Amino acid sequence: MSDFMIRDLLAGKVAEGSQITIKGWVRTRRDSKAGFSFVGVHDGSSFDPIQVLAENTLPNYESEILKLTTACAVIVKGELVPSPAQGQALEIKATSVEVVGWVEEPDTYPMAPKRHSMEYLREQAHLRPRTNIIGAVTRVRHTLAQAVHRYFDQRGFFWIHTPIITASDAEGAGAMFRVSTLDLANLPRTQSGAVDFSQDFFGREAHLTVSGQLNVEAYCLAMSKVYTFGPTFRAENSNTSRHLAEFWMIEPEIAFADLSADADLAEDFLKYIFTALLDERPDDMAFFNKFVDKGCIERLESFVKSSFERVEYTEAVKILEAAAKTQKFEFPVAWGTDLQSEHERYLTEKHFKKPVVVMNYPKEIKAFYMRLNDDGRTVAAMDVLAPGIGEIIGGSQREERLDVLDARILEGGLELEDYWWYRDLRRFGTVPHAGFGLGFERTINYATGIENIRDVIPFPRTPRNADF
RNA sequence: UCCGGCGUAGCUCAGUGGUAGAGCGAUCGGCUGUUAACCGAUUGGUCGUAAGUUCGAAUCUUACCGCCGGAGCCA
Repeated sequence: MSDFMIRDLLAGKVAEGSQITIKGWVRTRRDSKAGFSFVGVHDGSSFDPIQVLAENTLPNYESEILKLTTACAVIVKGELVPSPAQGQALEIKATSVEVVGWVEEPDTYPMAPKRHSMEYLREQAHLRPRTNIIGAVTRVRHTLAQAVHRYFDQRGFFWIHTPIITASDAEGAGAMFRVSTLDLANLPRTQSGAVDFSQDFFGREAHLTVSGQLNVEAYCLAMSKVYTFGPTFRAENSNTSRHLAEFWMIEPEIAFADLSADADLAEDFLKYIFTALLDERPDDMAFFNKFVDKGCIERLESFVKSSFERVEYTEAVKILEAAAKTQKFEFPVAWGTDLQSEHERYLTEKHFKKPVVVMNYPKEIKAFYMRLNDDGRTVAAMDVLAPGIGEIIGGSQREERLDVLDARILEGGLELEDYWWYRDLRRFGTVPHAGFGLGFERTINYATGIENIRDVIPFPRTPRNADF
């Protein structure tokens, strides 16, 4: 008698008639006065639970089985048999049902077998993985993460564990969380009265990273093809369905590459991970397609079949200016300003009706490290826009010329010394290189149709919320 | 951070100045090779917190706390 995951039983990987053991939690119990009960048992390995037939000849039928409620932990031994009724091909005819853990006070167990609001489930973050929807999200998140690593590994990329703590106080992208061991109630001061960070743990100010990009560039210029995939922290006071204070980001970086190669990589990468998801999680995707977002499977299938449209920013502005004559935009369109989400949605949903890569933006609205184009007014930046969500990837070719990089740093009012090692990369064997950033949670939102980013990460951290 | 909305039973909500309600859940019973079953009964509340107006406040006022949506920032 061997242990099996319910997934393997339902997939037909175990012969009918086999003696088996399963370990899991009760989802539902239905009793028949004919002298038996049906117990749905779930172990997280698949969307569907397996049905256990428990007859009143079992010694603990009256004393325990008839008292099982949702979430009781059980070990079931029995025979895998064909089911005589509709609804499932196989079931387990139990020879023993051992109750490992009971549910105290079933009337107040927070996860009733009914539909709960997503807001309520967030308040029960420790119990919500037991629900159909969060269980499905969990498997999808895992499958996408595995697909990310497999894609890069098979193409010779190295996964670089860039630091979580950074002593660089000049990463640029938004507010940062401070990392310190100083006693907040008794801060050391310098003679001028400022906080004396030389006495802090790192001997200087330190923060949680907002991006692994600058660090990963160093490894790119040695290992050729690299990526980061890890947590990222932003201390912005953002209260939206698309922002987290702690989220996971994927940032590939490739050497001897220009913006076009970067866009090629983004397109191939996204199609790969979404194809893997459709292939490997059909049951979970069917659930999302039925109960969460009726178009999500078709949207993904269409996404992986499309060839991405590529358009210059300048050209995109012309398209939008022409469209503005017949289409009302809340915000005006003009060369030199960033595209609003309504503009991005128009391009990808109405005009091209497919994923779009917008390339070469005005330098004033983009970061200092993006490569200055020959026209002197644009940089080699790109955004990948997808129907139904808008921006899903932001990337660029990096400025590899030291003199141009220095000028851009100074233009931005930044200090050269703060970027000394980043600048070194341009002094010693510099090459054209490029990369992009993909928000992992936003990718899951897009794939599943779940609207709120707090529902696709196990324990969300947002302003005023770090419970659990 | 700004704008808007919402806090009533375990959950989802109704109740807009006069005895606190429904559905679901849970519990008990009935029925059924059942499928988030079905039928009946039972259970269930400091109406977010504090102060105020009033003969009387879930309901009106003020403050605070929390949550949701949109905007900005971005991934």
